Amino acid sequence: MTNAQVPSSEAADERILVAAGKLFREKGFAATTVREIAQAASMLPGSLHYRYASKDDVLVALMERGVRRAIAAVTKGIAATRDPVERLKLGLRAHLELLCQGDDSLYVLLYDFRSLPEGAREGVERSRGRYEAFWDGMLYEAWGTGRSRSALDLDLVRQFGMGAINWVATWYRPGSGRTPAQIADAFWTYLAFGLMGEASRPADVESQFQELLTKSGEE
Amino acid sequence: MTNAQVPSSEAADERILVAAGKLFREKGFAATTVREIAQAASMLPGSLHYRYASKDDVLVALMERGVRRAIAAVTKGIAATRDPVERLKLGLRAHLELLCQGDDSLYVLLYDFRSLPEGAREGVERSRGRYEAFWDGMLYEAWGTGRSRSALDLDLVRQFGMGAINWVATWYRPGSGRTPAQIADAFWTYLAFGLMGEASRPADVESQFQELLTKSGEE
DNA sequence: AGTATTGTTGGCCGAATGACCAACGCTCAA
DNA sequence: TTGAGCGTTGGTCATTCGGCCAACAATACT
Repeated sequence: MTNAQVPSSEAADERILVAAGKLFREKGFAATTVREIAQAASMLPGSLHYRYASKDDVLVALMERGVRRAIAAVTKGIAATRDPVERLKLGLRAHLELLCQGDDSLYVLLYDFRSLPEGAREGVERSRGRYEAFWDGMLYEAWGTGRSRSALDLDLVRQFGMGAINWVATWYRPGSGRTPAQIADAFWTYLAFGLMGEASRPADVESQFQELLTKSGEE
Repeated sequence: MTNAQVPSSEAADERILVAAGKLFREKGFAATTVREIAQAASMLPGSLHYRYASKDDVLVALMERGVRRAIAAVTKGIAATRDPVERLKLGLRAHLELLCQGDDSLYVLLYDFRSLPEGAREGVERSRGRYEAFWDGMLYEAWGTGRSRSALDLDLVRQFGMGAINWVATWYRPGSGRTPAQIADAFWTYLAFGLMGEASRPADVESQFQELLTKSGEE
């Protein structure tokens, strides 16, 4: 605007993604207008078209960014310790903080997946798979310490934990009780130690988990 | 039901909701056309308009039905036992089976909440609140047995469990490994007993939960 | 049989959408 | 100073949307 040089280039791309993220999160992809995005990004529809050939392209770019940001945030979060189990806790916290307080790209990635055009789905899916593989790696390392139960389907465990955490975005409102970090820590404790009291644990808990592991192919 | 009289009336309403549910689930509310719904329900757009004045009305009706069906399914599911703790397990199973195999109204209720028009939001929110209160009641009864940990924020526990369960709908595909019932049971076991091994539980687990309970007001 | 009620038809309408572009200004290297 | 591009402008375009309705059909009631 007022500054010189290339006033936007990258900054304009950024403004578009930020504006689109906010709108997609609030109203969903299909309900958001290209004109709305442009206006929120302080530009005209034509300018937006110059940078992204289509509305779909904006969505894809935003989602790809969501993956990158999530990996970056979690990577940074877990760097504080070398203990694989503790890393899971920190990773959960970083993920939830990004989802609730960070930018909207992760939210859109998670909650507007249905809006992806057929053609772009595969690419985004692969990116998303990278993030999941990233968590699987952390889970595997934690499992390798021997401190967790031995009979665990780590894939299912990941879906379990990510589900609980991701769902927070549907009900969390800033400034109402707990912070995302507190919620993540509470969920971590639930995950790790369970909700049943120590006294009322049956003796064969471990074998129950073993059963869960084998009972997976039958219909 | 099967009698003559008004051949459609109720049956046509039903067809509309079923068709709309399927489409909303696949593509989302905003991306679905009134004409598509009508065609899928084997009627013309005008006929649809005769029964639901607006597209929004279809969404609201579908969501209200989602609440009713969920309460009905869980109520039926938990009737098999009187043990409050066991009831939670059966309730989870019923909820997930409805979400994954039943009709689409529960899915739409959960995943298309953003599409609700401003005016109808409050009403649906109240209905949804009824379902949540229903679960809170079950949780409270289970807590009352003394078999669970005593220091639990039941509201947070509900969000935790429902989140993990609801998220399954985003990745579950029929005929791929586990059935919804198996997934629900696995998640139940995770919830109840935790993922850390019995051997590696610190002695002060209970006090950790106690801390979680008090650490909720600070910002 | 005649009348009222209920439900359906198929097309119409204004509004809004995504995509697009020719003209234009600005910045900077030469 | 100049010219070549990058980036922006503001509007156009065909299409599609949700909502609507007057005429019609079918059924139920009297």
